[in-house]
Amino acid sequence: MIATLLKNPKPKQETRARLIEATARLFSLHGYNGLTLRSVAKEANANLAAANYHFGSKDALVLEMLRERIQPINQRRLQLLEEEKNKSPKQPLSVFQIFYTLIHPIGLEISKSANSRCSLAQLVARTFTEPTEFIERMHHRFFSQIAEIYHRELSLTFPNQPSKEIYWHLHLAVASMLGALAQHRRLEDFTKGMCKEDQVDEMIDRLTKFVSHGFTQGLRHPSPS
Amino acid sequence: MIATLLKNPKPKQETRARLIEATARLFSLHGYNGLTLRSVAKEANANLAAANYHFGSKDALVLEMLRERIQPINQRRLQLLEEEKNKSPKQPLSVFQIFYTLIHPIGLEISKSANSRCSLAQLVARTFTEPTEFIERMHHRFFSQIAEIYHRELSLTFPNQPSKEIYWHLHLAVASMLGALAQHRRLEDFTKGMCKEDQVDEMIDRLTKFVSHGFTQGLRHPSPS
DNA sequence: AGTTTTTTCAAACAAGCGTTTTAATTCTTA
DNA sequence: TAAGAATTAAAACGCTTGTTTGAAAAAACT
Repeated sequence: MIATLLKNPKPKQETRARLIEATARLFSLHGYNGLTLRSVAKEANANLAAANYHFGSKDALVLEMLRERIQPINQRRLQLLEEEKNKSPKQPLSVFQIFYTLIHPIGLEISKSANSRCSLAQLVARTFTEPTEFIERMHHRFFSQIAEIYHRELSLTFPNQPSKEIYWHLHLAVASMLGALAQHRRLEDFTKGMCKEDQVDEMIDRLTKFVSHGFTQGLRHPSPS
Repeated sequence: MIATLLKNPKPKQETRARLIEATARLFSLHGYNGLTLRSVAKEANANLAAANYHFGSKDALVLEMLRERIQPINQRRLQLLEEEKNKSPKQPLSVFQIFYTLIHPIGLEISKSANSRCSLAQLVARTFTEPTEFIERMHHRFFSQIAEIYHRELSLTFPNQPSKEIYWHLHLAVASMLGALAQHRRLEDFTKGMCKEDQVDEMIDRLTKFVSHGFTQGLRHPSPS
């Protein structure tokens, strides 16, 4: 036990994992073009060649990092969705419940990282304004499926709304969520310190309400719900 | 007349102006780090040294481009705000009126550029996820003033709301607007073609309603309005 | 133990970056 | 038309980028 500690002066973690972590942090901060393998290597206490050895190329490294970070969020979303449906089976979910399961898993990630500038939320938001081709393909892979699931769920809650109407507002809701998460770090500045950046729970609650109301009230075909 | 045409085989436009235009397009597409002076020179049919000659440095070029593009939008906003206030003086504006003046000027820009990927909206959205230091300073210069103006206007409409409450929801509204504008180009893909990307008027109308309702309904202290 | 596979490391590669320099060209003005 | 200023052009500058290489070190296995 002590022997292994002595043999590993660096906090031992697989180099591969450290590379992924450093990539996530630096990608959040500087985007794809601002991320260099040299900065990743330094941040991860690894050799410059390590990234190419473990992943083959810079693109492959970033892609793997995105996969490892985004998929757990989507799984958590689906899990929450199932939980909410089990609470009150047979009747459709409320808009608030639906958007809560969408927003909460990624919103929580902000408080997990000490600096919200390199939170997962910032990272995801960044992928939406980085139209690098291979990132766009990644998006299609990761998000088109879950978008369908939420569209179906919202259709159950608003049975009288045409599909197009649901799509339009789901698009706006998702865009709002990403915009708000990406700009969360500006909150304190923007409000001259009146609203604190570290009140993540409050942010999640307000954002969920904001999006739910925007979604519901904006619909053009009034619904019984 | 014919002589000047023959003397200028290239469509004559000041090199400086062509550089600005190329910078705007490439910045929208690839962000600050993805924009190179060589790509700008090629796009503008200019020499590599032209950018440094006219602006001094890459930073100065980008800053000047942002200034030239963003300020007219903010001026248009204030102009619209005055127009609305003149329509019905003495009584405060509606939330919808207020957000219309905020969203319409920049939303319109999407339809002006053939490709929404390099629209001004995409450009502005990009500046919000590019935490390059000098871009952050630019933001503070350009947006803190207009944020105050809208905060004041909303306070008139919701006189019972504490300042903090207004700030919180204005922040969410702005974030939603930017997120939606930045991701507008994904609309058609996202909805499997059900909603068309070129229906900009519809987008502006829906977004304004979405934001207005989110803002109003989310407020915690019910208002007479 | 010795052998083989896996992982690290330092050094170098060509290509691309912002910027500078110097000369050629164009435009302006007298 | 000639002189002077403003602009364009081509080449080179140091520097950083992603990637490759070959040897050293560590780990795993028989």
